[in-house]
Amino acid sequence: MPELPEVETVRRGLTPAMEGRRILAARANRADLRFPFPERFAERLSGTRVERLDRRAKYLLARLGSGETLLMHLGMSGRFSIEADDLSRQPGDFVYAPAANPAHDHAVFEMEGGATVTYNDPRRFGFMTLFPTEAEDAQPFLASLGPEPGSNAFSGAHLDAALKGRRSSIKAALLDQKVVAGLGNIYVCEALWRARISPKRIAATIPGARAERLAHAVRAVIAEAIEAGGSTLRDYAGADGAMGYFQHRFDVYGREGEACRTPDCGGTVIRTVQQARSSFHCPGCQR
DNA sequence: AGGGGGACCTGTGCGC
DNA sequence: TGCGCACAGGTCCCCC
Repeated sequence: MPELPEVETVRRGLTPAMEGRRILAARANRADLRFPFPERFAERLSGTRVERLDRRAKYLLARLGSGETLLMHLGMSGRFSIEADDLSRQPGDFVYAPAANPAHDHAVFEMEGGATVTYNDPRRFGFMTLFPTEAEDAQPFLASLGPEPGSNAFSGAHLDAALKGRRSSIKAALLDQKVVAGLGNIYVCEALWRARISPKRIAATIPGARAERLAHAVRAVIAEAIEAGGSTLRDYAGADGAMGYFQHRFDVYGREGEACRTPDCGGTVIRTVQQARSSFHCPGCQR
């Protein structure tokens, strides 16, 4: 399901149900997702307070009163839902109730305050792990991540340096979480379209001003997508059941055969395959 | 060493 | 209607 904007949307949806509240009971309904659940998962979580719910790249990080952090990744198809009377929505609110198959409810958190938070993931590419919060720098999933697109550390100069000497395509480079954290297939396609750069271009050939333009495009597309509540494909929904809207603003992703939106371009969006995944771009204006 | 492709899973939608 | 195939937002791992 999720790239950075969708994970951030989930984080914001879960915050009122989880932040500052104790986990009264936690349970895993199976031994593993992509990886095994941590040892004594239920015991280590039950009774502890979620001090804060953070996000880094595509990871949700629940900071626990026990001194541990619960790291959660949604893989391709993971999602959270909340059931709670006191958090229910007002009449007239736009509500989309995703029909999740309960057979894929893999983890459940009963929260102080009455909310039940359920993790559902049909494909099970997601995972959860626990690590000591003080040892975050050594956490393998977090240690080598590049800068957040919205941080000061991410800039044209950073991209310029990160792409230097790279012989892979720019598409592959931007998907590399060490270069910049949180991008996935959709937002890479969108950012490259905005920057007028072909996804097939060799990364090392994007120096100086073009790297600056690309960094700006990445920042903008991620910021706009977060603002829109992420993108809703198939039946993905935010944790509070609301849909994101950014999919209506895709300029290239999923638009094979349609007109390029660059003014006066007149080109047609094509789909190609790179790294065994779909890429969408306009060969007319993206070079 | 860097980079490309397959593997991990299940569900869905499309063409025949 | 039914079947099989292609494809899906991620990322680890193996092999070249």
